[in-house]
Amino acid sequence: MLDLKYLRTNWDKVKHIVELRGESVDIDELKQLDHQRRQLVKECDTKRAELNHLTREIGKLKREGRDDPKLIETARQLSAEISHLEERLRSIEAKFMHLLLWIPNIVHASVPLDEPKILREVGKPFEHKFDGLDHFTFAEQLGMIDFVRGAKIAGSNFPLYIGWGARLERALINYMLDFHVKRGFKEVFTPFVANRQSMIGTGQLPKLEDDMYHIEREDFFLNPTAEVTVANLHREEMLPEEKLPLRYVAYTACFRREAGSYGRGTRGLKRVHQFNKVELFSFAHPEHSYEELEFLLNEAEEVIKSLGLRYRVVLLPIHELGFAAAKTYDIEVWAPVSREWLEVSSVSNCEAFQARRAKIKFRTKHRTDYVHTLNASGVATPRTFIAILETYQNPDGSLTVPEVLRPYLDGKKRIP
RNA sequence: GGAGGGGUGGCCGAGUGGACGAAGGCGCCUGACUCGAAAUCAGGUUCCCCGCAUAAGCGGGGACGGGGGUUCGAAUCCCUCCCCCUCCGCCA
Repeated sequence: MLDLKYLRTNWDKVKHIVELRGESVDIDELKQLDHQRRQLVKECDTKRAELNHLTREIGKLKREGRDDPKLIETARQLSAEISHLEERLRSIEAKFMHLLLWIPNIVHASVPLDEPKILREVGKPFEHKFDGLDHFTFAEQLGMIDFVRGAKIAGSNFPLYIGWGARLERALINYMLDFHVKRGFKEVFTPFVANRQSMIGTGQLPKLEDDMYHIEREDFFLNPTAEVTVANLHREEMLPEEKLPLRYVAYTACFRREAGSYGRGTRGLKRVHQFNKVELFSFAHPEHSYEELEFLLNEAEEVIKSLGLRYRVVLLPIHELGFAAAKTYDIEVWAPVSREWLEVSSVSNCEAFQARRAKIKFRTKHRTDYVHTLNASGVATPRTFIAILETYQNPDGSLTVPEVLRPYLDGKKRIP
């Protein structure tokens, strides 16, 4: 949610940004509703003040044991009038909020307007001296992932990790959690569902309703990213200023319907309905949130680097930003067999956009203000898994275990 | 799922229809005392919205779990939903 004061003085700018980000919100209607709303608030407040006077007068008389039917009748009428005004105000406010929730965040000045900007490539260009197998074929051959049985249990694109596949997946999760915990992040293990209010708080709703799994009876949504559950951990709270930045790391399973994305290029682990992710999240002071963004980016890069994978960092252009983000870096790892870059991490500063929706504030001596929220995958496992299989496979059909994962796999150097 | 009890400010806790400030305590801030601190004393200490001034501020309105209602007037009465506790039932 945007700052209303900013919105009121920047209608045209907001209109432009909404367009650039590919959203369609009727800004003119919003502007009109805001005007009507404020007019009505003024009117209601004035009449309420009047009624408060009358009410106090009546109370005073009552205490003296007296009565004034005329005064009460006047108050009765005024009260009825206010009821009508407030009813109108409520309906206008509802419309106003409804529209407001569809406005994406404003963007940071450094965000490109046209093309993604590749900031750096890290790690040597890597080629196998033999004909490598793509991750799908290799994983099935080693019995690590059973896509057919996964589909039997749930549906297509619900991968079933099995044997060494399951162990490697768990090793990855545990390794990354430990990595970030050692570097000062507080670990949380959150619910894998969240309610409607939480989803509005981080900006998944209203826009992404169709992209999430919904549990109708309880009106829960399956967690699409721990960004949601961790951000809402402090919803409607006042955080002490000296505690910022508050850094969390969370493992969650993530669920996405991926509506409309079936077809080519979705074989294997590239695009799945359920996946694992270790997420970093920061509640930061507004004055230091862009330093925090760089910090989180570095944190995610370090974990990928430690796995010995080649990657690049991309600064996303305006039209590729997520709804709540003001600035986003993507990290993509190199898959040497399929010869492509795969996104494994998204590092974003949402500034006060989510904090405003979710009412997450901090207190200083003289005022209160919204925190800035930042999230970074640290990182998502499926495509990391792909990169590992494609990078570390050997001509004899075995897989070399990346060194940092060996302690999590009984010290094993090769699979099987 | 059933029965009962509860949800009040940063925290504890009083308050069952009317008094400008929701008592009191704790914590915190400022000042006095002190070489300094503790103790003591005095004062201050919620958030949101609208408007004016925008450096602090001032005026008005609203908020006692959320929403709705009764009433001239609701923390207090009614309806509804959520959450916590106790007991019972069911169940992994």
